[in-house]
Amino acid sequence: MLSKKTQYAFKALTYLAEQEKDLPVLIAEISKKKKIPLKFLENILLELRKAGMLESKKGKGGGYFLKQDPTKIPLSKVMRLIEGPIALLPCVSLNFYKKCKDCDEKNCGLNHVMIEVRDNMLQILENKTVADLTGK
Amino acid sequence: MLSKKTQYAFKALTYLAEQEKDLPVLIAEISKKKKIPLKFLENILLELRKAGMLESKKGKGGGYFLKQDPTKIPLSKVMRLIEGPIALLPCVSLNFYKKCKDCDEKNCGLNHVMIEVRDNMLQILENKTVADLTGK
DNA sequence: CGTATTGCGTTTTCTTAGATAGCATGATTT
DNA sequence: AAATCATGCTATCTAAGAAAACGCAATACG
Repeated sequence: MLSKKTQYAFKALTYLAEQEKDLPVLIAEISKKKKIPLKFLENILLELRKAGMLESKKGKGGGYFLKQDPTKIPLSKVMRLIEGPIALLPCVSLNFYKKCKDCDEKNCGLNHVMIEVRDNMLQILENKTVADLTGK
Repeated sequence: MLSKKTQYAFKALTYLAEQEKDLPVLIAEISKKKKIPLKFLENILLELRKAGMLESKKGKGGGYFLKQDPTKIPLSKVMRLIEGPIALLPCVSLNFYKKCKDCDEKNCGLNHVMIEVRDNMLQILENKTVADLTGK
């Protein structure tokens, strides 16, 4: 299951993608509309900004807005950033690989199955983008 | 990612499936061979027994052994028992469904994508069984 | 300047994973 | 029946991580 944090990230990005381009939106507005705890959301948006997906503007008329085109942000990117690995096992992760202690991967049935699962998940998550989440 | 507990469950089941049928195996042996903390493994095996996958025998010559044929134990069943939901969101889970507070599922893009992901995962996890994990 | 807004480190709270301990219970052997 | 082997069960501990809240600094704008 995805953590609440990741779920919030998706909701916030969706909301921003539905707004007018380059129009700063208050954290408080997103928080209210999407029922996300304000301070928690603050951290999430900051992470997304640091990763280059969002831009922010301080002061009056400030807020957050998308830096990248929503069609250019695959869901897998958001997941890896906020959630971590997409794969179900470390020994099967492309971006967060960690070797299995006690199994020879070539001969590990579990490894093979989980690679298959991973590939199936990625095939969707790499191709669907934030733009696909909006009601537009 | 799967919890250690679920990973251990898979390893233990795999080990048992590789043994001679109906031959009790000591918890200690599984623990040693698969490098699983003994007492933790005890709990896991107990859960699997209660779920009807394993049988146990006390006393000398006792131990655990498979009750069901490994080809009859889909990986999804183990995951749901030990890990919980397979789906990435509660509002998309078949066995652990929980309604989303603030979204109308019919019009929620995230919901739709995650249903697709779930179905792709299940297509594999429902069809692969413990027997597919063994080196046999 | 003054106000609005994000930036960000810190702290708190809560939950869960993971691991530990100990005694009860049942089966087998002698 | 006694000794021994092995699981059954429950209670508890610790650490880590998720979720959320706090307070103030920094910045931008008018």
